[in-house]
Amino acid sequence: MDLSRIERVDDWTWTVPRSAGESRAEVRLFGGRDLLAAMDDKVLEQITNVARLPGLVGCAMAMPDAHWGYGFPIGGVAAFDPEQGGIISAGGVGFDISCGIRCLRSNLTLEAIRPSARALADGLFRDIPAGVGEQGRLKLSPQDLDRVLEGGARWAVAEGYGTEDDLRYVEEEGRVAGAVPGYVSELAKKRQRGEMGTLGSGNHYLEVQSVERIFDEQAARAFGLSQGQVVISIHCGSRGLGHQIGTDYLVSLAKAAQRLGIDLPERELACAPIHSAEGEQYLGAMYAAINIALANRQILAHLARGVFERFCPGAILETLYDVSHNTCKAERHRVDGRERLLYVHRKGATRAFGPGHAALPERYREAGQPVIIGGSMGTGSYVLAGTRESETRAFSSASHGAGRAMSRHQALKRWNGRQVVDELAARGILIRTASMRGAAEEAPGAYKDVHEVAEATERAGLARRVAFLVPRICVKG
DNA sequence: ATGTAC
Repeated sequence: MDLSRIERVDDWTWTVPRSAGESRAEVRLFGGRDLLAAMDDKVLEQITNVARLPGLVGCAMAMPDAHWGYGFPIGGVAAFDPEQGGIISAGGVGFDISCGIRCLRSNLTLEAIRPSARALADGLFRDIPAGVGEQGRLKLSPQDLDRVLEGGARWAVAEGYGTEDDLRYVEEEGRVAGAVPGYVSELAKKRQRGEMGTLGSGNHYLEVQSVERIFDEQAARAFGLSQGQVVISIHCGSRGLGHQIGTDYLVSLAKAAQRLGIDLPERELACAPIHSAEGEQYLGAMYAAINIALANRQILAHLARGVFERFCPGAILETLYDVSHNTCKAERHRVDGRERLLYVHRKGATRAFGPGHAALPERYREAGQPVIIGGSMGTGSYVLAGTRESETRAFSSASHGAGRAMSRHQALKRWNGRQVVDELAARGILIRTASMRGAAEEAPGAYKDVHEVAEATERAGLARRVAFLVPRICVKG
């Protein structure tokens, strides 16, 4: 990005000056000079367009890991007030609705799993269905699928996948309210019936990691993390169902925008007022997809436990937290001294509630919400904690990952999948994947520097670093 | 992200 196009607010915050007569909300870009300099110009264009949407409250924001996306940038955050014509946009949520990360802490050390690492990698790859269109062992009837759409991870636990204790540490305690199965198309439901408990493809993964460094001892204690400990992270979303809902509602929301005379800055920003038939329908379907994703990660956590029990007898895997990063949620936020109900779009951005927030489980009430920045398969991931400052700066939002630095197409031209896997193996990182093409697209070099993103996230006041995790085994879609 | 593309 050409830095002359943006204006520095402070060392970690930037804005885009409005040209004469330009009517839009302000924008904020978070990150250090180097991250911004390397960021795609498209992010600037896209977030400026978002700032023109009706009913936007505060600023349209791009997180430090932002990159080009459909309509909204990935790493985009925008809040809308339904009482001021605020809108809901499918492009502001993303196609993979409620894509997110489930993080499990174990009672194992890296040393303890070393002898069985290969067997563990093979076992996980065998038991965790991964890849495009891959089906799981569950085949749900239409009636059962409707129960998942409404019940989320709570449904999964009731079916024997995991424990009540897991639910305490899942956003929304495992089930978001407001899901309306009737607003989900039959095609979307049909696509999902065989896909529960599957990982999918692209940047989705199941990783066995170890705690490499602790930044904040007190928060790490609250999160149950310590140096050398084995942690399992599962990154995936709502599979075919979420994608189909996105596809269905792009059409419906575009028609609504036209019918209601909403001046769209760009076709990809199709949206409808939150208080409109189409807006309410999309919300009902999107909440249902959130429940599907929460249930999916709950089942995958259960499958991972099964593999660990077999290869590491006595292993205990407890849910640290499950956080989504493609959602729009109704939340109460203080704006100019007044509490308002806002619909916060977080696309490639995580919710990051600070200490004391009522939605946090007792265990984390003092430390703040666990925030997970998932890294590439060769570098590592961060666990952070939400801050009070983030509430005023970004409606309690933070980064979600390293963020792509290069398109999939560019990565394919530059790397060979087999070579990427072999090089990682030489560094002691075991990759198991259904797609060598995928491995090339996901080459660590195709991502931004996760350390830079995590540091910028902290310096911008969005969340503070707690622990750094390095990958040991990675099952890729 | 995606039964990867109208």
